Amino acid sequence: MPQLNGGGGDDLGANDEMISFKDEGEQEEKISENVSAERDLDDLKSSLVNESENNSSSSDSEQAERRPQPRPDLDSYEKTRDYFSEALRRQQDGGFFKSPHYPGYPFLMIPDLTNPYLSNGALSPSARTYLQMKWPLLDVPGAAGLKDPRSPTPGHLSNKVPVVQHAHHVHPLTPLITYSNEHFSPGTPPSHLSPEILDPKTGIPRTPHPSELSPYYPLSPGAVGQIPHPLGWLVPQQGQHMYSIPPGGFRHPYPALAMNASMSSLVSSRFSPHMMPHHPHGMHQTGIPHPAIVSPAIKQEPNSHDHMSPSMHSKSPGPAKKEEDKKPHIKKPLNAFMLYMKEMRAKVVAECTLKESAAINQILGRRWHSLSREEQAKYYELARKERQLHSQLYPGWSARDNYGKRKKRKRDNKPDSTPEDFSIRNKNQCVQYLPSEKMCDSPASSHGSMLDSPATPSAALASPAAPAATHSEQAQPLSLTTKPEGRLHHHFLTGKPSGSASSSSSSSSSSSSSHSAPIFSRPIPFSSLHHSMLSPPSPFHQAALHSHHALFQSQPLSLVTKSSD
DNA sequence: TGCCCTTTGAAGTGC
DNA sequence: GCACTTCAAAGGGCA
Repeated sequence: MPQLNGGGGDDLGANDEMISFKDEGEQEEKISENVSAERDLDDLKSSLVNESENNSSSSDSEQAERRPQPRPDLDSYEKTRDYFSEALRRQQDGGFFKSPHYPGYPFLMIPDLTNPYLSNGALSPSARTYLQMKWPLLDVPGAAGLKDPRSPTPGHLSNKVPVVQHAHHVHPLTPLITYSNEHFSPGTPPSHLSPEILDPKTGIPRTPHPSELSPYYPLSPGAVGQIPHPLGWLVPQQGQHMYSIPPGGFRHPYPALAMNASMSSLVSSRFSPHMMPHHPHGMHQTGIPHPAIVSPAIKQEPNSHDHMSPSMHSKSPGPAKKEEDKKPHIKKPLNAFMLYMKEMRAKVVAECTLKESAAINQILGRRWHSLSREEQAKYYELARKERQLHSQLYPGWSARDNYGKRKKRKRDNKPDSTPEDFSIRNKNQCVQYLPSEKMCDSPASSHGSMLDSPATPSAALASPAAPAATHSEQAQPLSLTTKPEGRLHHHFLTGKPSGSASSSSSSSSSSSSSHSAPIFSRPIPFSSLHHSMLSPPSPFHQAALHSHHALFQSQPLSLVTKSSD
C-alpha cells in the first residue's frame, strides 16, 4: 500500500497542491526554484513524450513501411471503447490500483479478460510474454498480476457483480484496443479459436502472422487472413498497423469487420443505435466505422452550421444540411488524461459516493497528477497512438472540423465577469464539491484501496526535492504535467502558465477568466487540504491551510494574479 | 431538453 | 512564439 506511507505519502498529489498556499515570502523564495522546477517538469514531460515517440516511432515507421495491406476492420471508436469498457467493467472491480499493474498495454489482456474469447486461455501466456517483450517497462509482477488465463471464469462475463480483480484489467490501452474491439468479441469464442502459437523451436509464444491470427477474430471467412494483428501498430514483428490508410485515405472505405451475431447484440445493447452501422451504407461514408465518428444528427448541435468548418460548408443550405448529415462527427482523439479518466472513472465512482462528474473529474485530475511518470507515460503513449491512429484514419480531419459544433457556452460570452463573480462562483463550486471529494478521497486513501496512484514513493523519493516543504517539486517528480493546481501555482508564482498547460484557461472558467481573471477562477482544490488534514499536518500544511483560508476569506484574489489588471 | 460543471491535453486561432 | 479557445468524456445538477 504505497499510498499510506506517511510522510509525503499523503495521496493524490495533495502535496504539490499545497504550494500555492505558501506564504508570500516563501513563494518568492520559491519562485525561481519553481520556475526551474516547472521547466524541469516541462522538460521531463517533453522528454517523456519524445521518449515514447522515439520508442514507438521506429516501430511505427517500420510498421508503416512494412505495412502490407492491413485490412483492419474498424468499428466505431466509441463503440469499441465503450464496448470494452463494458466488458472490462464486468471483469473488473475496482480493485487496487497499483502502479506496477499498469502493465503494459495489456492488449492481450483483453482477450484474456473477455475470456470467452480464449476458451482455453491460450493467448494469455503468449500475451504476457509478448507484452514483456514489447513493453520492457511492464513489470513482470504487473503481468503476473493479470488474471490467470489458465483459470478463466466462464461465467464472469455474465456476472454482474463486480468481481475483485485487478483494476488494471481496464487498461489504459483498452480504449485504443477498442478501435477494433470486434477482434475481442467477448462471449463469442470463435469455434475455430486456435491455441497460442508457439515457436516450434523455442517453444516461446510468438507473434503470429496476421493470417495466423485471424482465427482469433470472429471474422467472416472472407475476412480471415486479411485482418492484421489487432496490435499491429504496436507489434514490431508484425509491422502492421491496425488500420492502414489506403492511398485515398479518408475516402477509401475500409473493409468492414464482420460482426458476429453475439457481438452485434452485445454492441447494440451497449451502444446507441447511431453508433451501430446503420448508416445507409452500413458505415461512415469514409467507410471507416470508427469510434470517433458520431452521427451528426445526434452529436451536432443545431444551429451550428455557421460554425462548420469550411469543409462542411456548402453553397446552399439544403445541400449543406445534407452534407452535414452525411458528414459524421469525427471526434477528437482522446488525450492521455481522457484515457485515464475513462478508465478510472468507474473506479472512482464505485469507490466514492460521488456521482457528479465534475467532482469525479476533480479527483481524477488529482490522481492523474499523482501518477508516476511511468504510469502517465503509458497514457501519453496510448494517447499518442490514438492520435496516430486517428490521423491515419482521418487524414483530412482537423480538430477545427469540430469547432463550433458545440453550442458556445454562455460564460464564453460573458466578458463582464468580475473577479468577485469568479470568487463567489468558485467558492460555491468548491463548497459543492468539497464534501464529495472528502468523502471519496479520504476513505479511499484511508483504506488504501484506490488511492492508489499516488506518485510512487520511490519515484517521489527519487526527487531531490524531497523536503516536505517543497512539495511542488517533490510531489510530482514524475508528473509530466503541471497540475491544475500546479498551473494555478504557476500562475500564482509566475503569472504564466507553463507549456501545454496553457490550456489552464480551458473550458469553463477559463474562457472568461483567462485574460485577467484571478487564478482562483478555478475552484481551488480544497481536497488537497483535506488530504493534509487527514494526516498530521505538517507546518507547511498548516501554513498552507492558513494561507489558503486567508486568501479566500479576505478575497485577495487580485493579489494572486500577476496578469490581472 | 440541453447546457453547465470539472478535469487535462491536443490542436486550432489570432496576434 | 505566446496567449487563448475549443473540444474530447462523463453524468448529475439545474434552468
